[in-house]
Order: sequence, then structure tokens, then C-alpha cells
Amino acid sequence: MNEHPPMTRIQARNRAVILSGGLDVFSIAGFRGATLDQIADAAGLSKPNLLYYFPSKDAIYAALLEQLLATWLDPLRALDADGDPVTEVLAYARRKLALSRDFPRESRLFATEILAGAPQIHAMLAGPLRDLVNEKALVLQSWMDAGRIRATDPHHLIVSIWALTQHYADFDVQVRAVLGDGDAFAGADHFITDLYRSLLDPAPARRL
Amino acid sequence: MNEHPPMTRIQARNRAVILSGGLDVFSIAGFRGATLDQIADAAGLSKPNLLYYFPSKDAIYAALLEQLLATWLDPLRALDADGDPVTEVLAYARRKLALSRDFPRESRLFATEILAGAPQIHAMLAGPLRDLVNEKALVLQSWMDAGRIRATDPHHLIVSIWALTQHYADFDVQVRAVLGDGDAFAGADHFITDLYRSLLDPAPARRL
Amino acid sequence: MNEHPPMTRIQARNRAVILSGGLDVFSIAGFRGATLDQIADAAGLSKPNLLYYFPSKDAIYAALLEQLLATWLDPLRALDADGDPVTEVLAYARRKLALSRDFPRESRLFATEILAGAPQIHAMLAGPLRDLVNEKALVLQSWMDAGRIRATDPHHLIVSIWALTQHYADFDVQVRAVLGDGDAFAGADHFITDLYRSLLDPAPARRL
Amino acid sequence: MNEHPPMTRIQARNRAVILSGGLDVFSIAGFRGATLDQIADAAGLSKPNLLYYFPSKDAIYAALLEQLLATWLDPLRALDADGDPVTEVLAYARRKLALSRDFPRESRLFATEILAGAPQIHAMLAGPLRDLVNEKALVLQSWMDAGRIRATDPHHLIVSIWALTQHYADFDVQVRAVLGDGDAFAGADHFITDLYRSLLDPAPARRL
DNA sequence: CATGAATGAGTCTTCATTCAT
DNA sequence: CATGAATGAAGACTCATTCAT
Repeated sequence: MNEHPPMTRIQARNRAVILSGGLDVFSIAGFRGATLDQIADAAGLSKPNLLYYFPSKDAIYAALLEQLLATWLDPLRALDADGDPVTEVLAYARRKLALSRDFPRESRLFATEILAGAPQIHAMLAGPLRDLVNEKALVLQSWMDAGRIRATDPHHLIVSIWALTQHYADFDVQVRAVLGDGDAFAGADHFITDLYRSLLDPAPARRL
Repeated sequence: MNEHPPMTRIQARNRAVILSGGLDVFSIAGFRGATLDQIADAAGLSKPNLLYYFPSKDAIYAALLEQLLATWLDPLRALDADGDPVTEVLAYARRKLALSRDFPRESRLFATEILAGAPQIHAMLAGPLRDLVNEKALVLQSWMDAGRIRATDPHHLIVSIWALTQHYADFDVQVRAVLGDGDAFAGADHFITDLYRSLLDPAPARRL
Repeated sequence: MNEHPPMTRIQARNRAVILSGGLDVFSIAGFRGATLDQIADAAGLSKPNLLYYFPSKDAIYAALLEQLLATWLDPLRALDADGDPVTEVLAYARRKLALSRDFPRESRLFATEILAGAPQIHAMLAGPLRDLVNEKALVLQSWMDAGRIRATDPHHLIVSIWALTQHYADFDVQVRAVLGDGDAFAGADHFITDLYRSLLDPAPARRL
Repeated sequence: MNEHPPMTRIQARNRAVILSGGLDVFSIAGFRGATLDQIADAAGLSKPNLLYYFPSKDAIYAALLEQLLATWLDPLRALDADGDPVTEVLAYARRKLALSRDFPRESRLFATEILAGAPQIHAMLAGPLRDLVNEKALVLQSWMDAGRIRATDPHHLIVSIWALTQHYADFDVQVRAVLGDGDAFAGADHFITDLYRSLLDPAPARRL
């Protein structure tokens, strides 16, 4: 089942530091803007040693994206058709926001890739992502049809959650410049909860 | 008052053509990813000729950002403390969305700059932008205090409008992959209007 | 008819010196063994300037081979079915030998390419070269059938002429070590003439 | 007398395996074109292990050339001044051809070395080889003087035998492209025998 | 105003070789 | 005896920029 020889401790460690260094650099500079020198510095390894573990700059980038995509859709996948509608949507939005808070570099990596036209992950967007979104949009639609949440466009609802939650990671610099250097995520959590509860709650007794 | 010699028609035209080409390229590839060759191609000029009109690659980029920033805050500036609160906020959001629809390259250019850590425009973020946001947040707060819109965090309200509206330009590739190639902005306009009306309208007779 | 813009004098000159420098280096070191630095030195240009005129190392090599192949088959093409058989064959061998004498670098370039497995020119060998050899072998065969030259294998006859004549260019170092530094080609010319006259002349009054 | 410690069976086997792998690679790619990775692959050993048995890439190459030169001159050495002249020369040419047939990699290795200017074996060419050729040329000359073979240049005679016989190994790719994939050596043997009998036989009753 | 020519400073990648175990 | 790990030096190629006309 495992086609590769077992990884030694050194291999595992070095691949990890390289990926972490790569994430640091790629998430700020994008693929083209990043240099192997920067990544090697960030990883604390020499440049040829980098290429001993990964065959090329592309391979590092590809490994990072693969690793990212493996978990990127998890929050949406967890949206449960059998749960309470408002609770489920709010929980999804908060999970997504927590992901941005805990993995801002990954979020920015994703953003740079999308901004560049998604050369590496276009297939995933048009395939698995689209399918998952359509599936969950049906769930949302069924809830709306049953009057359990207010009717609105389910696709745009999902997209709006992405936009809002990722923004706090991706536009971090701007957010901090405007909101100050405190924890923007706590306030964001409140605001986003408030926002989607207002939109979705069919019973307008809104304040908690 | 005009320190530069008067610009000939050719000069004006070529500067414009270069800036447009630069916008094409920078907005997709980012600063480092863009090359003068690509910009020259996009502008239909030779590379040395580019550098006749702008002293360097940086200068083209800086000129684009400057041009962008000159109008970037206009929609927010236009938020009128004397207008009807809900109407004003919704109008602001829709103006911002229209800007994304009509100037997606500019939006992406701004996004790449922010993602890279805003090396060129940090001062503007921490200065004029922050000041304007604080000023308008006070307006929003006064409306909330007067019960004319529902109470929520005015800073996050503004940030959320940025996030939502810019997302449709910046993450265009992803949005199209998920929503299809139709006009996402029309649906976004409806959704965003609905979303903020739900949040803000103090009288819960929400449906139109 | 001419799809390229007309070449300036500088372009023509620089392309020529690059090709000559490339010939110097490739013919001794082979493709892999040659470096752009060596070629740039031989051409008297900077390395980036080399790549201003040719897009890559491969392109220089390919241009040299193309130039070579354009004339490589001329001596054999000139073998005239209507001429005197012995005269024609001897003249062909002597033309080929003269080519080796006058263009030893080209001969060695061809040799290194063949020794490496002919990665670039295999198609030419299996196509035009094979066809031409078959055509001329038929001519030789008809002469043999008519008793105008002695019967032997016409294909091997042609191959042997290649082997003998090219050897004096390709194995120049060895030939000089054994024969001394004098003009080996003069002696070769006599010997080769003698050799093929002996083989082919149907009338055994052999001495001249 | 034996300065080296006795070689274990593993040592002997691995040195042999490395030399064979090196021969595979060097004979196709030349010295510069060959990489230790390729040789290690061909030998089925790891790269550092290669360098446990040979101190450097150069050393492998040098060992191959040394091994080659040890037997390279044997066919010519065996030319017997006391034998029948025509028989001796034909036998020499056929031995040399057989060597090319049976050891084509060695022949190509020699060719790449000569084409590169014989940096490693120039001394051998100008010394032992030259001496041996001169010695055998005297034998040939004496036969000519005695009228036992026809008079021609004995040095060129020897060189021509090298050229013809080695060509079938070194230019294998070209020969196969022109003659087809059959056994070119059988035909070559006939042709070469015919060629030199025609040249040398003093009694013109030539056909067998 | 425009462009062909040229280059120094990178940037990715290869590779022979060394080190440590 | 064997190999995983590491690297300095070099090599092909890119690119912003300068020069000359």
C-alpha cells in the first residue's frame, strides 16, 4: 500500500521544515515571487539540500497545495443535513473562520494561487469543489423550502462565507491597519455570527 | 503648479497604454511575477520604449497603485451621514460591488499588493484609509445609537463589505468554477443587498 | 517568402561568430560537454548576448547541424549515373576527402552526434540519407551488372568511403600521432585513389 | 610485487560491475556527458559506493581507457612478419573488425576520447602506438619491396584498416539507418576482405 | 520618439564529491 | 561494505536595465 520506502526521521523532519519554509515564502510572494534561496533560508537548509528532498521549486509548491487541498473542504463537508439549519450554517462559518485564524499562511497560499488564475488547482475547483458546493447548496435549498431558514441564494451564501472568513487571513495587513493590532478574529466571529443569524433566522426575535 | 512639461498627445497615449498593459500583467502575476517583456507585449511597445516613459518597473507599478488609490476610497467617502442609514449602507455596498465588476484588474492588483504585505501602500492603509474608516464608523455608530439601524460592530461592518464585494473580482476564477460562467455580479448584488438589509433594518418586515 | 525581418549587418556577423564558436566547441566536446561559457569565449561575446541571438544552447547546436546537413550529402548527390564509372567513384571519394580536409570541425560535429546516438538527426539518417544511398547504390549496381566496374556490395562501398574519408578529420589526433604532423590528406588522397581503383577497375592493368 | 592488498571477491565483482556500467555510459555520452548517477544506475550500486571503489569519475574513466589500451593493439601486434603477406593483412583486418563487432562500447569509448582531442591517451598514441605502427609498416614495406604484395603506403594502409573496421562500431546508428537492422558485420567482412585482396594481391586472379 | 544590442545580477538546477553513520 | 545526507561549484537561462544610434 505504501509504495515509498519508509521515511527516516531526518527525511520527515526536513521535508516538514522545507514545506513550512515554503509556506512562509510562497504565501507572501506567490509562486513566481518566491525564490529557493528564501525558502532555503526559512527552512535553515542549503539550497541544493532543498532539492535533495524535492526535485524542484514546483514540486515544493505542488506538495503544499496538495496538503492544503486535503483539508480545505473539510469544514463544508461537515455541514450536516440532519442538524439544525441555523446552527449548522453558523457553525460552518465559524469553523471556516477558525481555519483562517489558525492557518493564515495556507489561506494566503490559496489566495495567491487563485489570483494567479489557479494554474495548478483549476481542476479541483471545477471538480470536487463545485460538486461539494452543489451538494450542500441542495441541502440549504431544502431547508429554505421547508421554511427552516429564510430563502436566499444558497450558492452565494456559501461564497459569502468564504469571502468573509478568508478575508481576515488574506487581507490581514489591511485589517490590522484599520482595526488595530488586536485580535481581529474575536470581533469577526461575533460579527459574522450576527450577520448570518440575521439573514437566516426565520423567527425575527434576533437579539441574544 | 504643473511641474512637468506639458505632455504631448503621444506621451499621454503611451503612458496610458503602458499602465493598462501593466495592469493586465501585474494583476495576474503580481509584482515579481510580471516581466517587462510581458508588459511591453501587452502595451504593444518595445521594452526600451517602456523605460523611456517610466524609469523602471517599480515606477510603473507605483503609478498604477497611485492611480488606484486616488479613487479606491471614493465609494466609502460618499457614504452620507445625512442620508437614510439603511439606504446609505446598501448603496455603499452596491457601489463597491460595481467597482469590482467594472475594475476587476484594479481590485486584483490591490489584492496582490496586500497579500505581499502591502510594501508600497502600507502608509496609506495606516493613514488615510484608517482615518476614513474611523470617521465613517462614527457615523454608523451614531445611527445605531439612534436606533436607525441595528447595533453591530461598525468597523467589521465596513470590512465585511470589502471582503464580500472584492471577493467576486479577486477570486473570480473560483467563483466561476463554482457558479458557472454566467454573470456572478447580478446574483451577488441581490444577495448582498438581502444580507445587509437583514442585518441592519431595525423594522423586521424584511421581504421586498 | 522571407518570414523573418531582414537581418542587420550586426545580426549576421554575430550569428556567424556564434556558430563558428559553437562549431569549435561542440566539435571537440560534444553537445553535453560544451558550455555556453566556452562558446561565448570562442565567439568573443558575453554569454547573455549569445542567448540574445539564439534562444538556447540547443538552438545553436541545432542550427549547426542544420547548416551541416544542408551540404553534407552534396558529394554523393553529384555522383553521376551518366559519367564514367571508375572516374565517378574516385571523384566522389576525393570530393568527400576534400570535405573532411576543408571542414574538419563539421565532420567531427557529425561524428559526435552519431556517437551520441544521433538524437537530433536520426530522422535525416533514416530518411533522406537512406534514400539517397539506395538510389546511388542502384547506379553502382547497374555499372557492376554491365561489367563496367567489378562486382562488390554497393552499400558497403559507399559506407567504406565515408569511413575512410571522415576518419582523417575525426581521428586527426591519432592520425597525426602516427603519421607525423605533415599533411596527411595528400597521402590519403593517393592511397584512397589507389585503393578504390584496385577494387573497381575491371581491367587489371593497374599501375599508372 | 603486488602492492595492493588482495582483492576480495566482492571488491573484484563490484569493480567489474562499475567498469561495465561506466563503459555503457561513457561510450554513449562521452566523459562530460556521463554522470555518476547514470553509471551508478547502470552498475546497480549507490553513488557513494561507486566512489568507494574508485576515487573519482576521472578514475573510472582512466581505468576503462587503461583496460582498453591493454588489448587495443593486440590485433596489430599479431601481424606476423613470417606469415604469408596477403593472409596476414587480411587476417589483421578481420581481427580488427571482429573486435569492433564484439566490443563496440570499447570502440566508441576510444572514439569519443580521440574526438575530444585524446586528453588522456595522447602519450600512448605518440609512443607505443606510433612505435608499433612504424614497426609493422616496415614489415609491410619489406613485403612490398619483395613484390609479395603490391606497393602502396604502408602507414595509410594501416590507418585505413582502423577507419573501416571501427566505423562499423562507432557509426553503428548511421550504418543501421542506411543498411537496415541486419548484421552489418557479415557484409562488412566480405567487403573488406575483397577490398584489401584487390589492393594487395600481386597476382590479379582475384575472384574466389 | 523608438529600438536593436548588450550585460550584470540573479534564479533554478545539476553534479562530483564529502561526511557521518 | 554500504548508503542517506549534504554541499560548493558550475551551468543554462532570465530579466531589469543601459547603451548607442
